[in-house]
Amino acid sequence: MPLRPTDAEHIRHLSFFRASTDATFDKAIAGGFLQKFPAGTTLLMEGDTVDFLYILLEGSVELGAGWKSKDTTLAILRPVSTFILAAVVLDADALMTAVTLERSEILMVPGESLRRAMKEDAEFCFAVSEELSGCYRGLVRSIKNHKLRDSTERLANYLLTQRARQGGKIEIVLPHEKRVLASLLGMTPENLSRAFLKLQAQGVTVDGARVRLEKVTALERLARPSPLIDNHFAQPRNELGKAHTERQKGLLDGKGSA
Amino acid sequence: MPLRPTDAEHIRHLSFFRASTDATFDKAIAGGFLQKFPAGTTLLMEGDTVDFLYILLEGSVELGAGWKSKDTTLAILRPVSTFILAAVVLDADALMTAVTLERSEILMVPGESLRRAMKEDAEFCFAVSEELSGCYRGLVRSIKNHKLRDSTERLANYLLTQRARQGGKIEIVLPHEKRVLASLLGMTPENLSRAFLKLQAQGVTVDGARVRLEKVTALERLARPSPLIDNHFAQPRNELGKAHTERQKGLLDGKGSA
DNA sequence: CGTTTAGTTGAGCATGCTCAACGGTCGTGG
DNA sequence: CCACGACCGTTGAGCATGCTCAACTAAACG
Repeated sequence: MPLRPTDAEHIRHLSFFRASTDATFDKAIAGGFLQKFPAGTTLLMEGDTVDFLYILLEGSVELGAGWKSKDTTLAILRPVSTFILAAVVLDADALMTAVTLERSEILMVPGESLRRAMKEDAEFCFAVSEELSGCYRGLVRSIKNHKLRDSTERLANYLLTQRARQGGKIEIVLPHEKRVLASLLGMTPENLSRAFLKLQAQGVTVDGARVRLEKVTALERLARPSPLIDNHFAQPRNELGKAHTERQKGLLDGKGSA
Repeated sequence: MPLRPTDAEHIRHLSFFRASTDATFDKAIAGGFLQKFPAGTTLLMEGDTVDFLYILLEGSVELGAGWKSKDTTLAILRPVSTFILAAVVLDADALMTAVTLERSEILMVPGESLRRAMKEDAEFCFAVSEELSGCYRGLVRSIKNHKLRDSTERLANYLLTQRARQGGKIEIVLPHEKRVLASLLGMTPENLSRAFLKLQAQGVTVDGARVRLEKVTALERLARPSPLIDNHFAQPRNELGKAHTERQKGLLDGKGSA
């Protein structure tokens, strides 16, 4: 569908469009459209030429990559996230495959429109640069998480991140299937099970998708969350509260762009 | 030193300054200066506030990070590379520590100057976005390299990348100490030794820093280099030959920015 | 009901790490 | 000039983390 004005107004307040002028906004999304995809749809394969910037508005999307019959998950996105921004800016091929995990609603913006708007409006271009920088730092965090922590530590920190995001309650709900979570955390489903068992000593009990964290301090002592890796610490916001704009999310369950 | 005009003219042609106007260039590097550092100097620790964009002109710099008494190398930079660009754009704290590996010459540009120039000149801002996008994609490649390949495969691909960069000769020279190389490839020095031994079957012989690749096809069969991971494939350049600008380097021995 | 799929549990294995010892090289200082 | 020490690189032995493969359970779905 060719993007109704009401949708446009909604999108207007998302991501790096917030700060743009009406004229730039119209230019940037010229030719854009909203589309719904069922679960399991491959939006883009690594190596494909990228014609659109994708903005996930509903559902969830997995970014992954493969080599020699191996596959790995690089990120899982939830709304509102852009993806493959970097490839769009460079007009280059995708480095990651994007697949919907659930029925998803996605705004597709022609790369050419976005690049033109960037080149004509420095304010807007700077906002896109901020978005790109946030994506970059999300990746750096993700690498540090994987190279410096073992699988149990990654799970512990993931649980604490979810806790912070879900309001600090004693019980959290896992937002993904455990197999997907395992892949996101860089382990096999078998090892995720075993990691949960190990965390029983830190007061973690599991019942399906519901996880209770009874001894948060013990869990934190093992997890040692750090603002230089995890992204669930209080975000500095400027006076207007319009986020300065590194994202709330980090990359583990965060955002990406190829 | 406060950046002599001759140096400025030299820098003028580097990185994302190439396409900028004189006025923007002057604005961007206002207050910048050139500085030399001995080997082993810590330029920046993770968590520090970032006041300058760094541009490496001579020498080499390691970007690393630590957690709970573990440390890891994220990238090794060679000239000409920017680093911590993303932190500068967001005016945020550094996520990585930067240390000189050799005596190095580095241009330091005040973040405020750079940001102001970006906000006033859309062309320039777009060029910085392209740089950021290249950094981002370098990181994606690095993650894929680490998650999809074992240590021997990473070494094999590293050797092929060096071969391509050094002109395809039968003998290449390792540009770093083996301990540094090991860290870059995500393994211990001990395992790097053993990985070299394994590659003897593929015609790889080592004599100090000099490595001979006698059976390149056998090595390639094991390494299976891919344009979606490695960055040593022919770069598409536009008619003007002015690189479209994803970098020649990739991130393994490439570029980064926090 | 049978079938399928997610999740768990166990056994064995592989990759990579730690720790220790040793050889070689280089730079310093006697 | 030589002796010593520091450090890089290599090699070996043992260990740990995480993976594979297989069996089994439970819930979902036709």
